[in-house]
Order: sequence, then structure tokens, then C-alpha cells
Amino acid sequence: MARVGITAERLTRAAADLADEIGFQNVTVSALARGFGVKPAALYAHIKDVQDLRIRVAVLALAELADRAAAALAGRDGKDALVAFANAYRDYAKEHPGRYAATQVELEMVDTGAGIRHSEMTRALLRGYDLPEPDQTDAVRMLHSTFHGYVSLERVGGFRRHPREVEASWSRTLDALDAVLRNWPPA
Amino acid sequence: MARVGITAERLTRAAADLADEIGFQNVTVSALARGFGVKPAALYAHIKDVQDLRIRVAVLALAELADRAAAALAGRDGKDALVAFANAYRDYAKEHPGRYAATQVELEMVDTGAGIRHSEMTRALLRGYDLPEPDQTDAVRMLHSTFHGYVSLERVGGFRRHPREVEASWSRTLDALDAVLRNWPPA
DNA sequence: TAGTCGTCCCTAATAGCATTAGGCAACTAA
DNA sequence: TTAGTTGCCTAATGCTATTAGGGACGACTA
Repeated sequence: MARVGITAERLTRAAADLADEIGFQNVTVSALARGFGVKPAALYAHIKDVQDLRIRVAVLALAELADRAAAALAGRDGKDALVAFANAYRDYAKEHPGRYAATQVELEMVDTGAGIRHSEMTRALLRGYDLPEPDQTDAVRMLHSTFHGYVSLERVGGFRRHPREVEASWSRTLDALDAVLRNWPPA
Repeated sequence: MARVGITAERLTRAAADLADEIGFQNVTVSALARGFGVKPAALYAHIKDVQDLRIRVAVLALAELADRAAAALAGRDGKDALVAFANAYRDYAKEHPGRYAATQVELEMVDTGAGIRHSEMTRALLRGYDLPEPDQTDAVRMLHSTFHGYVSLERVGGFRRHPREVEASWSRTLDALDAVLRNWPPA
């Protein structure tokens, strides 16, 4: 039949787009094949299996997220950097819910450096707060947790019970994080 | 054949146990039926479909989590309450990863009050910090985000790159949260 | 005690998904 | 032009969810 010109990269990008549309969990080899107008079996020449596909999407998303974070951080420090980073993170998750969900797959198989870059990025964010180790590591973990947790709960509808604007709470949460970083408690 | 005495409640509990063993995503009607020694079709007399089953597990888990939190909070306030609550939350997630994962299903269909109780619990945690509204709501959201984010990233292996003990970072994160609650930044 | 009825589980069927094996045709290079 | 590789196909297996209809068991009833 018609040769469509499928590559692993095109599949990964298409899978990522599909994830954003219909949800990461619903990304299926069959659905992906339909999008390319080919039979499911055709894709196995390019990907190992569904798990492989999911991991490729995760790596793609982590790279994109790191790019956004790096751009947001450029030329800023202190609270400016914190807010820019946090908003880049949250905006990415909102624009690309499927891609973001992909980043939460078991990362055991992903440590191709995609996560490392992410971690270094968060660390760079702490420029201007002047935290010694190991407090820096603790702060990085706390920040990452808070960002991920907020985005995750927001997406799943965890904040819908109270009238208080989710935006306002986000902003105040960043204020609080800034405050605690500037005044990190002694061990 | 043999009447096994299946009820929706027994199914839900079994599904929750199964989720803890093999992962929430792998809880299937077929696997659940196997556990009871019956055919998959038999379960449809008790549950509507898989989605229904998942939601029941989510409601169960949210109730159990709220129970733990309430017990942890009893008779405490201030940092004691914060630490007890946070540890109860995290311990539950570690002991029951499948149940915990269930709580993250789209909560749209779950608002049977299970989530509301959870939210009130977190609010009760703030006794002793004396925060006025709307700061209290913001703080509740921040705390919940941090707890969920930490547990979630820990489970998925997000903290494995640095040698720093995950326990130590958790403890310091709680210190930081206590500090920021005692000294909540002005708007 | 015998009959009736509803509940519970079964079999059978349809349909979607993942995955592998083997075939054929199209593009590529000698 | 021909040989070979590559890309997509068909076919098959086995898992999953879900619905429809049947039979047996247990409980109530006369």
C-alpha cells in the first residue's frame, strides 16, 4: 500500500499530541495507527511495544519541560526566577496534560538524563537564595513536590470545593515558598 | 456452581487489596473475578463496570485516609499536628500504593463527600497556626500539594538521583512548612 | 412437604486491544 | 534490469470488557 514514511520520532510526536487530546492512558497503538492510516502491526517496525512508546513520550515531555524551564530562568534569580520557573512548569502541564502525565510513568527506565536535566534546572532556580547543601537538595525536593502536587491536584479537580480562586492560591503558594527559601529553618 | 457470596463491598475491598499488590492500573474485572474463583461476567451483577469499580476503590481509600488523618490529629496542634498528619498521609500512601493511586482518579464523579472530609481534615491541621481566610485556604492547598507531590514523586522514583536520604528531606520539608505557616507572608 | 420465585453464577457471543509471524510489493542500489 | 532491503499488509493468538440469556440453588409460601 501507500508508504507513509513513519519513523519513531514521528510516532512519538503523534503519540504526545494524541495524549494531550484524549489522555495519556488512552494512547493506544491502535489509535496511533489509525491516525497514520495504517494497521497497528505496522508500528511495531518502529517501536518495541506500548511501554516503549510511552517512555519515548515521557522523554520527549521531560525535554520540552526542561527547555521551557531553562528559558524561563534565563536572566532571572531570586523570587523572579522562582515564579518564572513555577509558572513555566504549571503552564506546560496545563497546555499539555497528556505529555505532563507521561512524565509520571515509572522513571526507572527513563534515566537517560532527561530527569537529571530537570533536577539541575530546579537547582539553578535556587540561585539567589544561597542555600548550602544538604538544604539545597531538600529545598529542590520540596519545590518540585509542591509544583507537581499543585498541578496534579488542580488537574484532577482537587481544588474545586472552595470558591477561592485557584490562581490566587497558586500565587500565594509561590509567595510562601519564596518566604521559606529566604528564611530556611536551621536544622 | 458454588455460591461465593459476592457483594459490592467485598469486591471493592478485594479490588483495593489487589491494587496494592499489582498496581491500580492493573486492577481488572478479570483478575478480580479470578481471585473470587468466578467468571468475569458474574461481577457485573454487583458493579456497573470497571469505572464504577475504580471509583468505589477511590472512595474507600479516601475514607481510610481521612480516618488515619483524623486519628493522627487527635489531641495535637501546631507542628505536632502537622507532622503527625503528614506522616499519616505519607505512610498510608506507602503501605497502600494501589489505594493511594486510586484517590487520584478524576474526582469529578467522586464528590460524595469523601474529598470534602479530607479537605476539612487538612483544615483542622491548621489549629494552632491561627491563619485568617483566605490564607487558610491557600495554606491548605499548599500543604496538600506538597504532601501529594512528595509522595507521588517518591513513589515514581523522582528522588533517586541524589544520595541525600529521602527521609531526611521529608523531615526538613516539614520543618520548612511549619516555619512558613508560623510566619505566613502578608499579601 | 411441595411448589414458586428470585438471586447468583454460568455459558456464549461480540468487540477492542497488544503482539507476533510470514507475505508481498515498493523503493534502492548494483 | 535485477537483487535486496524495507514497510506495510493479512492472519492468528490471547487478553480484556461487556451484554444476553440459561440453569440451579436457596428461601419463602401454601
